[in-house]
Amino acid sequence: MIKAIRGVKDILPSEARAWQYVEAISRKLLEDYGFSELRTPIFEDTALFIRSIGEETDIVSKEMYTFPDRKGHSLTLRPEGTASVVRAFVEHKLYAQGPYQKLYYQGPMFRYERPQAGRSRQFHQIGAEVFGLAEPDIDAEMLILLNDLFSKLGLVDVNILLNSVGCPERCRPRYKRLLQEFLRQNFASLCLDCQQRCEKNPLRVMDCKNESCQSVLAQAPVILEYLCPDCLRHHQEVERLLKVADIPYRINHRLVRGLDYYTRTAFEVTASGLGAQNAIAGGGRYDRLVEDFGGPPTPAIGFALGMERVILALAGQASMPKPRPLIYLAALGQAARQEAFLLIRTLRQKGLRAIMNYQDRSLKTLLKQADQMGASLTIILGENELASRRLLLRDMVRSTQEEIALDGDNIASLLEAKILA
RNA sequence: GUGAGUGUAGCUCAGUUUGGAUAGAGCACUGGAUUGUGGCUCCAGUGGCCGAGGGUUCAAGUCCCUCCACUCACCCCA
Repeated sequence: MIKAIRGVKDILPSEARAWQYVEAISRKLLEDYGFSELRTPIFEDTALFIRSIGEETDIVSKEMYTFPDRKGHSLTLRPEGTASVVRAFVEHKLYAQGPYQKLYYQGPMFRYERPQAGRSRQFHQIGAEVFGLAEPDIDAEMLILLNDLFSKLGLVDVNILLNSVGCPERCRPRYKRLLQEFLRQNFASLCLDCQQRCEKNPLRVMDCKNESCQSVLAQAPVILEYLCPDCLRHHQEVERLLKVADIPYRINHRLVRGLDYYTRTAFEVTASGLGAQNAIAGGGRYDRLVEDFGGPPTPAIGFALGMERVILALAGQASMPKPRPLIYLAALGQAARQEAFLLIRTLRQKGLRAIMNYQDRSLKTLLKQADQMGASLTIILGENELASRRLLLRDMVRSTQEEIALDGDNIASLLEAKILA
């Protein structure tokens, strides 16, 4: 038997409703906040991801689905969305379209990782990016948007974590050196991984789960105390606006993000009940990336949320909207089926959700099928009904039924009324 | 890439410790009790390369080896 390949999943009909729900609510809210959708290809020139995400990052060094096409060009299935959006923004000169741009995207991403709870090789993100605004107001707005989204979805138990990673021009290098200095002094207490990180990427020590490393970090210098005046002012203003908007958040000094391009504001949203991977959204500011890709200097900020994780966190929490009531048309015998075949078309044209039997079965079986299919109303059309041009309308919940005239338009409006009742 | 756990019916799982005859249960499915009235109840039935391959043995679901898959965790991220 051929099976779906490792780390990818079918979204079965029983799960698809939750997906549609999250997608619909997100889309609506993003549009309300003035975002427009941008759809980019799911594969790109490999160089795009290497240059934007960073050569040394885990994503680029070991997680990308990279392959040569038939002419030998190196292509990569996108591991995240921001790179493509930036590429499209520059390529189509969207910066010339207005004072600023608000874009969102949605779709599958690919990373070659060992699957575990809340992590798969193909996963789905909804992301939003704003180009052309350096003001802290938009940073705060992005967090407010996330807060609104999760509360609209009915997700309780979410935490917004906030930090600043400074700027690559001034504060970050300085802080990095300080941290490195500190880590070296405590080198012996660090785990093997972190001893290596200490040289390669000291910031990464921050989110090590090793107890010993964490206790060392408790004494480590805090980046917020070493921000340059501009970055500090920016950060303080973001905080002030969040407080004014009454958005609950927590400063997390350990929050450093795994992609190289972030500047200043970095954030993450976590939820409970997800296993070890508890981040449902993450993002931050990336003020240099557009310029790096040949666009004009353009400040930008964005986030992405993980569909699978949001849905996982939502399981049992939110009240999904119920599907529209289903009508089952049970026809007994060849002649009745013929009649039903035409009648059901009328019902559908009137906008009703209806199915029928295509096989000759006993009424008992048909009612059972109606029940299994979740019908709330069943229309019974047999030889007797056909002869008298009437049919039976059975309420599957109350187990009551009545006789009505066999007339498509009439039936449709009657059903409509019943469903609304 | 590393570590741990699990693979038996469509699903959830017994049976593996200590090898032994036609491999079980619940749920689901099909039929009947009930001629054209679903859910509840009762009765009957269908359904298994016991993850794959190799080995030990008179005998393997059970013991040994190899591989594969799934799950969780690490690394890291959404």
